[in-house]
Amino acid sequence: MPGTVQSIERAAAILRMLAGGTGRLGLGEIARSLDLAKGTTHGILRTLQGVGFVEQDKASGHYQLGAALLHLGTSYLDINELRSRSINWADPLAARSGEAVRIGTVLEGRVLVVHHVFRPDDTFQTLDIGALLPLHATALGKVLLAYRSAGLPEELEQFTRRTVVERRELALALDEVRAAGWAAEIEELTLGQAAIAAPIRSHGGLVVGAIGISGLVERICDTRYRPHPRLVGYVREAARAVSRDLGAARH
Amino acid sequence: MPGTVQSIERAAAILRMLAGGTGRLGLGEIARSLDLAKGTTHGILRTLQGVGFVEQDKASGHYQLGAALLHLGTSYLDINELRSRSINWADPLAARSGEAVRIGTVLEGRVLVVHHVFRPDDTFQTLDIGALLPLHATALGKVLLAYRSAGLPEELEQFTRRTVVERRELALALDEVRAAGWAAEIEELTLGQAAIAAPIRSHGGLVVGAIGISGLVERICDTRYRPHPRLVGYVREAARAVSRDLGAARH
DNA sequence: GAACGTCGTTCGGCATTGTCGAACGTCTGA
DNA sequence: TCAGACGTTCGACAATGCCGAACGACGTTC
Repeated sequence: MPGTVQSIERAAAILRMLAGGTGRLGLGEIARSLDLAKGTTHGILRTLQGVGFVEQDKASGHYQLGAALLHLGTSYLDINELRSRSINWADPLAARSGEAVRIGTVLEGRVLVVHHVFRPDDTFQTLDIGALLPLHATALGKVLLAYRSAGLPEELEQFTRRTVVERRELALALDEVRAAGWAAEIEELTLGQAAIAAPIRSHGGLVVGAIGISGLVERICDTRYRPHPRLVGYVREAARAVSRDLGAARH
Repeated sequence: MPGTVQSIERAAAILRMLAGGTGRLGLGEIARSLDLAKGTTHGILRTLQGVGFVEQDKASGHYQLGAALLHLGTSYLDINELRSRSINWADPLAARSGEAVRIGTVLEGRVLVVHHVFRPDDTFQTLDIGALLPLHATALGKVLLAYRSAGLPEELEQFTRRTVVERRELALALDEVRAAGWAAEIEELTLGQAAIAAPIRSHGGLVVGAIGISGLVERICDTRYRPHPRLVGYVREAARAVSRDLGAARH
């Protein structure tokens, strides 16, 4: 990739670093991690501060992400076609299934949640729009993995006893996903939780996202520990509906 | 402000432009608006694309915001202390008042909504976390204006017949806000809607944000078209509680 | 209490880096 | 078929941003 702007790449690396850490970071810490001179790092940070992408804690001098990024992030949501086409179908799916609905895309080897509808009946839930989930341990992620050209992830992190950590085993599971047209995940990320997902296709059949439901195992699965066919049907219908909308969107 | 990095400022300007417009923008359009050479603009956009901040529609060649920004935006929410301290108090306020709750800060002459709790009982509402609202036509904004050092906005856009567009009139209203310790807004942004807000203070009494409720005029106001004292009390109590949390947060 | 370490910040000199403008291939509409 | 606009590439120049050293302030340690 010729002719990329060095300082912008460095600025982006700083922002990603600030997003990854748990909170504020010091100038020296950032400069050391990215192997930059302190002066250079300071100039970039000052500029990022000027445009509102980072803020500085006056007391400690440490830096953190800035408020302008929040608006950019939600502006992305407004633009995103996958999300806008999905919204009309996510609410009915949540109502019919009685479970929380999430829609995701791939971002840097993870699942980025671009829409989230809470479980209808329920109490307080945390909104995880913008969250990054592992590809190999979620139903959404398995769908996205199954239909993408890039290979499997190198490292498969283990979250529970049931997480698939063998690449061979994962490859077989993805074959099944492709054959069946949908994916399930049962206690592979969080104990007691299960999920079902199906692919969202754009024009030409390219898979651009996934839609799915997630909830307690005893509600998602039947007595034989298999996903309820009724719920699978709901999810697949919703996925097809969104795909139809997306395909028809472009002329 | 000496020593700011030119290319980063230009990249930020492009991102803001993409966020402001309704959707995709062409390269020429961007280059013309920012008065840059097409080649220069292309280099910046290519870099932003490389880091995931913008995406390109392969069909039309137009550019739009990228998915990585969504994650950065929500990461900002996770870090933001104003928000994290507010969450525990926003839910009870929504429950007691029966109205939607929002928390905001100032960003570039507007109110940035950093937290939003839906009205308890109600049907579908759109989440406006990350939205930018006018300072002079919202209760949150009036509170933030009243306690900030910077002057009044130059232009006061008119949204309804009741919007305050005279700077003198606004200054008087802000005097009242400072005297009373809370602000109201009645059909000044949207017909039929009203809101109440109070300041959130950090250590030293500095106002860093505002919390408030908003809903239909007939629920927020009494028969004399004045905010219910009961609701005002709830909002002010919540604001004080958050302020206490914030002040006690630092040692 | 003084010396040390580390922090964020500033500054000048050098050359790396990004900018510019022109030219290219492609596509849409006239 | 031509004209215009589009996104993209490339080479040359010099402006630009990078580096490293030095600064003042703060907190810690002996």
